[in-house]
Amino acid sequence: MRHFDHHLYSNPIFAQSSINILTMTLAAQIKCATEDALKHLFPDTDINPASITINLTKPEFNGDYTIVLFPFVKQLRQKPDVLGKMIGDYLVEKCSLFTGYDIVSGFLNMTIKDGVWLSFLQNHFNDVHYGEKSGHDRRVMVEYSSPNTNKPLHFGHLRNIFLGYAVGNILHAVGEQVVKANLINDRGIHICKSMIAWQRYANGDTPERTGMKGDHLVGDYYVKFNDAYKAEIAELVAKGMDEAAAEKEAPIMKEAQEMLRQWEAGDKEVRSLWEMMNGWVYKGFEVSYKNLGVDFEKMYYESDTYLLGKAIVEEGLQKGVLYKKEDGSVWVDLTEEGLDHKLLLRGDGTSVYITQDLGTAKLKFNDFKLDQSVYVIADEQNYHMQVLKAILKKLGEPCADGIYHLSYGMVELPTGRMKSREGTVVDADDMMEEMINLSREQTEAAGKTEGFSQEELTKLYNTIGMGALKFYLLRVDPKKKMIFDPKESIDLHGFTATFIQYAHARICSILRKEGVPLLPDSTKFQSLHLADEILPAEKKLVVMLEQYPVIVENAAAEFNPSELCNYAFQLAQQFNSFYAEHSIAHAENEEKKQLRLMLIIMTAQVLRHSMNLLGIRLPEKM
RNA sequence: GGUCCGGUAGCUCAGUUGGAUAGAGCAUCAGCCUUCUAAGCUGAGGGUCAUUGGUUCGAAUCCAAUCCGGAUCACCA
Repeated sequence: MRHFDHHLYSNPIFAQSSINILTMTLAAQIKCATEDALKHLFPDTDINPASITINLTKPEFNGDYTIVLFPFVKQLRQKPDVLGKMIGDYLVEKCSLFTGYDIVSGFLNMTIKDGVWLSFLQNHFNDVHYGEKSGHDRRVMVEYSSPNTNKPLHFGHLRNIFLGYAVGNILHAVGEQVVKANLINDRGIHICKSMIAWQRYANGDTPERTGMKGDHLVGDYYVKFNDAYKAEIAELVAKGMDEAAAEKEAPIMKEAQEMLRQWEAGDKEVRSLWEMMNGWVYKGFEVSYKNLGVDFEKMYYESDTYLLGKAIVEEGLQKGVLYKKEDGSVWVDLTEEGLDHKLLLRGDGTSVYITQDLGTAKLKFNDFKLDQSVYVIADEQNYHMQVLKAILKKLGEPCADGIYHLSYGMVELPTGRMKSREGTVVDADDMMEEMINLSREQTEAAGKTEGFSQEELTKLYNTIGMGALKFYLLRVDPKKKMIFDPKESIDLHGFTATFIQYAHARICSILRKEGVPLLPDSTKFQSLHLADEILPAEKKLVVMLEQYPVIVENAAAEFNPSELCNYAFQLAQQFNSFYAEHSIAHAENEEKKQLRLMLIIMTAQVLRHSMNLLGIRLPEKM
């Protein structure tokens, strides 16, 4: 993904000569310098630049960055120690980054000049955009959430929502133009089930009359439908019908299917009931999304898109890419792609799930001239997405290559999968409320409520509770499934957002007492000359801060927000150790104090930036 | 059965193109608040990286086989 122009950096004194060098990470600069050293020391041998590995030096050794020597040992016919000395001497002499080196069994540990770290800090400590890249003008859509309208959001949806929102932000941070989209599944048998049950049992109840959130009200009737359905099946079975037949013959199910037919026929009454109940649900979702702190630039509705795709199928049929069976159904043969035969249109000409997805894929691309279209969808649909992409490719649709399935593992309960039909779900709204309550309890128990107004406390509990919830769902690699035990509350200690928030609040507290703003302008910090060496705890912090842009870039490349969780946690941890070891306000001298202030200002800034990408706020006081 | 994903400390998880003695958090145990916020810090114990073989200077990482768990293979969405 990233490549370097080797001609630009082949000059041994490039470190002073190029402006571009400022935008390169230290590790990348060291790699270039090493490549350059090898070229000069061994002009006759061609070294593959990809074989140069630069790592952070392990804490137990002397140095900052490590060049691994083994890859060249054989090709250059040199002993590691000899080779290391040659490269080390060359680099220290010719490259302005280094002050010395140390060789330990095949590893060349380079020490970076303190001045390099100081100028890094001076350049970036108050940069709000540190870690971001500016535009390569790629247009990307991230579709996430994509709920059904027959029930409220549950805990599993939250993983999808936080992932999608975070990935959108992360892609934006690396310079892409992002459209966050939501494809709402507002039609089909599921919503008809809620509608039937509402007609039968609600006596005209509305969210207004019951004071209930609309999505919850509609969800309750979905559960009622299934209860009634089960009862009717049991009754039929008791009368001697076998179970499979009973499932088909149950009157309430027949009513739902009939309602779906009426809906498709455009029946006025059914449509207006449908609009009313969906309206309730949207109002409810709106509240949930607002509380979750997420948003969308574009809403798609399946009632608008479910007929799309037929045209594409017709075209494919013309081209002979698809085939028709005797019963009139249309299929695609994907056996060459290692997949199966797949139905695209039923015998009666109606479309199936994949058909409409073919249409929406194209619609999205045309609406926004996309380069990439990301689908945040659970891994149970891996096959579906594979098929979708393969079909579009086979049909020669330009949108095919841009499709990326961000597949994530499902959230399960200790008892297994959540089943909304059986009401065993952990509700999203309840979960938020519980987390906010938990943070209130713990704040009160710790006696940390003094000096806050009531409004401030309300906001703080929200920040802590929602932060904990988001972090909990984002800290794990998306593709791994996770098990959530509702009996165990989400922790506020250790590897959590709270930990990061606390470190941030501590920094803010120091700055407040010192009368320094969170993001001071550079003037007061410009001339920093350090008499003493940078201490290990200080070094560790600045080294971590220098890593941040690479972390963001990786998170974007992998569509993986958990990398930011890990990084921010480690940074906060590093700050806490630093804080325990050294005083900032009472530093040994003025220079030290300045250095440390810059360090913590930048630490706070990077913590804020990274957590902001995840939609997690950091309080200034807690 | 085919395809795909996963298996790392008691539990939850890191470990980025193969790099030094495999790391965090929780839980357990022992220390640290007259000094910038103890929601914190320091330390200890805890491992057959599912198993076996292979590739090489070097494997948790790559390859093959096996075992275990999950998803999927609908004229459902």
